[in-house]
Amino acid sequence: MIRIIIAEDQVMVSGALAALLTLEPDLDVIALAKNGQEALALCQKEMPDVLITDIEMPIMTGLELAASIAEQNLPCKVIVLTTFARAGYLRRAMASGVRGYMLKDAPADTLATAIRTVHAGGRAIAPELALESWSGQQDPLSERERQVLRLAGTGSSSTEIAKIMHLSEGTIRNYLSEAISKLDAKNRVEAFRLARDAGWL
Amino acid sequence: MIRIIIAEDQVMVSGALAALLTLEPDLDVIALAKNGQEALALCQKEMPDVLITDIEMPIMTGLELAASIAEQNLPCKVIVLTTFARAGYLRRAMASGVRGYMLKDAPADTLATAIRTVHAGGRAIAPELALESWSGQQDPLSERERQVLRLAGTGSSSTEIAKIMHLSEGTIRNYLSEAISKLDAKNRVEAFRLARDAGWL
DNA sequence: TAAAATTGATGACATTTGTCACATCAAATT
DNA sequence: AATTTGATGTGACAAATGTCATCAATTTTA
Repeated sequence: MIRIIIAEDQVMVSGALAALLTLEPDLDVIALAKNGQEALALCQKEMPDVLITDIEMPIMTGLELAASIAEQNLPCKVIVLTTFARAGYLRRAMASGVRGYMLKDAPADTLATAIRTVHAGGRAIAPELALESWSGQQDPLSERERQVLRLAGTGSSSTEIAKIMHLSEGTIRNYLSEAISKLDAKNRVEAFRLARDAGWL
Repeated sequence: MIRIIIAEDQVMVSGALAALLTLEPDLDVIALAKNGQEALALCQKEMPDVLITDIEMPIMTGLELAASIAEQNLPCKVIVLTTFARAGYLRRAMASGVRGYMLKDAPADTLATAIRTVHAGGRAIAPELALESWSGQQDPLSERERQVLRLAGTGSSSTEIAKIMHLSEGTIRNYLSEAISKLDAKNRVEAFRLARDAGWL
């Protein structure tokens, strides 16, 4: 029996996935977690064979979770299961030694297959990503530019961002200008959208 | 047997939900659809007892689907199943005669219960929405303001929006200013975010 | 240690954005 | 026919945004 933990903040979805996997005679879902923190604790305690994790979760994201698991040398194999085919996400996931990256767009039966593949030591990357993943450009943003863009994306003005980050307004404008230029955007709004969609925020 | 169709663009999720519901002896998932258009055709042909539908789907949204079903007087009962607890979404769903509005945050077993409730003629509204739903304010935006905000949200400048909508730039600025004022926002970015989060876009 | 890169700041400037008062025109209402 | 209403446009103005050259202090690197 392959022992599995699922990390997914939408309980209805994790419950449904558990039902799906439990139909397979060789798979056993032993626990569900609602965020990365819960999942990490469960992985330490239960030592599952495979962890299926979403990315966008509160408190601790799936990418942070994957990084922690790699850092602590936990033996469990990680499969990311997400809505987003973002090159930046895949890149970070691979950097954390993740063994699979599947999309929620994929047919339901591919998940069980991916689990078996990964448990047997293989990799399972969604085909639409396997190709373009390394071709897409690297994240060109500095950490400061990322922070500024994130705040700009919520509607904060340059002055407000400056207060929050304890920097001068001119500096914020400089960072934003740099980010806009690097991303080849027209303004802060487009820059934010491009960076978010690439998985860089 | 209660005959069910599921409309959900993330195939992995619809497949998992089908597995979940099939565990119940009195429920029968007879078809899956990837968008509102497919679901509408299937409902016309198969005449299910209950339709479970997501909202945000390509081609035709779940809200448009619910409206079509009401308009054509199809007998099937509709349950919306979505990530978003947005007052505007619930309001529009109820206006289309939807019988249930559930969140993907809810425990997995509540879905089967909701289906039975609705099939028996009752209603199933997520408790966190049942209260605040009608207290939240109405959508204050005009159709023009909505269009302008949508475009502004993608990063288009006033000039570009003007070209797209075949209006003068000044008029666009006026609409945007009105929208910002109505939503009590600081600027177009915040206005967009507020309107989107309320389910008005 | 000297040179180079990094981080943050400033000032000047053009452009875009947000606000407001008012104008125009057509359609709907009285 | 006269009035009202709604949708759109204009002009003026202040504020915010985006760009750029340049500077100072630190840190990193050679």
